Amino acid sequence: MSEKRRIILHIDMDHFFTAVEEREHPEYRGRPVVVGADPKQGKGRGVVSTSNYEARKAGIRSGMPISRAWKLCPEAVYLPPNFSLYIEVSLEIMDIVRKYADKFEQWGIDEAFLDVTTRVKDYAEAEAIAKQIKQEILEKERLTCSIGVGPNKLVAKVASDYQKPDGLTVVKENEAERFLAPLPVRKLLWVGRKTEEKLKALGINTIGDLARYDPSVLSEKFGVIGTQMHLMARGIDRSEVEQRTGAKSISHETTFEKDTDNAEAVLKALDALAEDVSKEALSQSFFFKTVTVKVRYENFETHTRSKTLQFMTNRTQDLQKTARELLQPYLRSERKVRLIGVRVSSLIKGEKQKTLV
DNA sequence: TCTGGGGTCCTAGGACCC
DNA sequence: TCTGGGGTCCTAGGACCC
Repeated sequence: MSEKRRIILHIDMDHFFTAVEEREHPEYRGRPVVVGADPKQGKGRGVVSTSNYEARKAGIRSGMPISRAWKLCPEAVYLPPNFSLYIEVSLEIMDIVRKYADKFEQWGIDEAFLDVTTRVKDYAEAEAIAKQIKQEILEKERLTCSIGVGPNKLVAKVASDYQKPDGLTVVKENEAERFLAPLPVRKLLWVGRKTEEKLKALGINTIGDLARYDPSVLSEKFGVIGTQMHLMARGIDRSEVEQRTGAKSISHETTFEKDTDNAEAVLKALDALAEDVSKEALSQSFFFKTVTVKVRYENFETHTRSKTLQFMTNRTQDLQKTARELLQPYLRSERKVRLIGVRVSSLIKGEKQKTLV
């Protein structure tokens, strides 16, 4: 069974949130810019969403506690995320990008995969398309991106990350394994912090190490993921570029300014989250059946509890009542709560009562 | 360093039905 | 008294992505 040759592009906007902010506020240019939680003079809770390259020079990274970012660079411009603006810009970019391919898959707010197999005869033509995309995004949106071109999604994704910002990296099928081999395993898709640690314990540091490792041991230790990782390490990935279908869940969560043992206040916040979630479901014409609440205590211990209702609903009262019931056993006077969340799933699109089953 | 908020997918055990 | 297999749904937790 021979695989059909494919050519895939992965497009990744450069430090998207801060790039949009710099575009809207030219006075920030040349200065370190950080989008994320309010640093509150180093006492803030929460993390960095995005930092621009000037802020990265100071050591600031995505996911870093905002308090630490403040210590590293108090003179940076700190901004709260303006999601409605980023979504607006994202929609425009995706409209530009999707024209260049038959198969298009958005990945998060600022990334996309394109299958251009039917549109090009070789990698040189694919590279030309990538340049055209970069040019059009720059002209219309005044933003730069980095693009990876490869024989599958995995290689394209790793390639887009290889040269940043404003990069373009082409990796042909017969170069894939050699391209990947020297890179740390963490660069592979689906290899996060935990998996990286486990691999390190086996003496596997680079993707090349992983490719040479006995696949039967990997499958024994990691199950399906192990087999998958070994294939990826050799540059093999058969997953298709496919348009995402509708959402599978809707959720909101919030971290309290200060950990609290005030059950009254927690339940009030829960009601507000439930209201937001049900309103959002309603606005997207979704009914839901499964309700999940999440609680995180001050020591970061996190629990979820869920209940599937006997009926589909989109009513705020149903969600609030169920969420309260689910959360109740976790509200204990001796435990302070850091975060609570509400999620609905088992979603069905519908407009009227008749869709309730 | 002290850890956000929005998601998806996978696993494993148990209930329940045929 | 001890004992099936397959399928589906539900629940809780965990890893990963941006």
